[in-house]
Amino acid sequence: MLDARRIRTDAGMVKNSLLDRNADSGLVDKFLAADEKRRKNLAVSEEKKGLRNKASANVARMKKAGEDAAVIMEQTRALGDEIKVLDDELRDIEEEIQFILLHIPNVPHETVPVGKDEGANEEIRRWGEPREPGFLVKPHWEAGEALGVLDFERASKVTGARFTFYRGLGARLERALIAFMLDLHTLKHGYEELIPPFIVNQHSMTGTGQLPKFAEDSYRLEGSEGYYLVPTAEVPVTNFYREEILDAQRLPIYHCAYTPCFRSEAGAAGRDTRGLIRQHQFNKVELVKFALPENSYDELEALTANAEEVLKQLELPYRVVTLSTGDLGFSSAKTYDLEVWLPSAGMYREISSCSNFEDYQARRANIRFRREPKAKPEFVHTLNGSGVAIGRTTAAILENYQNADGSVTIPAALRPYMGGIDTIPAI
RNA sequence: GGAGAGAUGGCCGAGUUGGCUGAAGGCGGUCGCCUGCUAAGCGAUUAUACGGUGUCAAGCUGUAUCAUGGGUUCGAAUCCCAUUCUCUCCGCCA
Repeated sequence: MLDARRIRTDAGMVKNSLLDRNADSGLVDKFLAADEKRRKNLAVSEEKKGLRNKASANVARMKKAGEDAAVIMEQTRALGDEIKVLDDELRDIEEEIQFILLHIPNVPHETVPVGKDEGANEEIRRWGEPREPGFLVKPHWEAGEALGVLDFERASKVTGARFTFYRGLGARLERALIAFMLDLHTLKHGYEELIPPFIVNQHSMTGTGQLPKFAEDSYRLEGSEGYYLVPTAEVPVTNFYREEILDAQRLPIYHCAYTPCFRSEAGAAGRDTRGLIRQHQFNKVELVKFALPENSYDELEALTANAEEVLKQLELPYRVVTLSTGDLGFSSAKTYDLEVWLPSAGMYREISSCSNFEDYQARRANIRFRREPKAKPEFVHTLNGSGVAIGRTTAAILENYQNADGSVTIPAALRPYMGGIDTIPAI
């Protein structure tokens, strides 16, 4: 969330940034009113508490001296009742403020293009040339079913829509991609691997910004109060340091993690209903960074480059896009999307999203650092990016590496992870 | 799932006949002193949040915080209730 003081002193700027995001800028005025009320109330309440503390000390002194304190005690009792009323009001006001703060999105960075939707996104570079295969490339779900490596039909019987079985070399390919990406990031890019819980509590979901506003996007477990299936490893990995104060010397901290991701995809009805693009469960390797504020934008460039390296090594053509204010995620200050080429669709599709959240998540999750042993704690900057989405990578390979006979060549970088297998043969 | 024990400052650990205890003591950290040398010793210091004041700089000041949330009381780390978590034993189990 945003710093309350920043909203107080920079209300106009925050309002404008909300407008750029198509968000409700009225939240700012609501906040200012509640904040004003809170401080007024607080001053009165604290003054009365101060009086009560003094009176109580007097009671103690008098009793020790053997005097009768009944008069003071009676007076102070009334004071206590007044304080209780004020504090009840205060609690309501603070709840309201908290609610407002949790619903105000991050302020976009000044370099983010202003625009109302994804049409205003800016492509900043491309890598690789889409092949000209000379035949009609089958969409990956047709190719995968024909090769016997994907089974959507049985998945819908066993579970429902937007699930799949990976089978045989398909399962192996998915597993190889996970191992390949984790090795790349841990051995070459310096990330420390975590295998986190795949279930998190509501505090973690709030810390990274999934709650309270986007509850319907996640799967909540019944029976266990406030437990959610992870929608992304970002949640458990970022919350790894929740409520902690880190030494500046340890920064930046890099973590990577593989998890399955579970998303209800509410609101995506009718979109990408076929194939691996939009599943309720998908695999992903995630990169997470904790950085010094002054370095976080350099770290974002480096993080994005780390994700790009995956696609380069797999030789999958892609482009990098800066999301505009209208397309930017709720918690993010700046996001680069990596979009991989999908021949069957003849277009680039998102395969990774790399964001700098600045101190927005850190403030929610209370992740701080100290520059010096006695310095005041400051909020770290958090970043994360897909490194990259596994299912969409499998889809991209099934299409970009598809041969005329329907077989699929395994990218060279992946063969060591496939036991030397270089082709998924056509049946 | 059953029975029991516990949760105090960066860490360890006092404090449960309620009253200068934000909290003894120790360790660790920082600063200074001293010592003929990376040992030891001496002194000082050592939380966070939110308000007020201030050149929203230092400082000063108020309030709150002894797992969390309520309650009792003039006053609670200390009493009561609920919740969460941890540990031990039993059961179950990959």
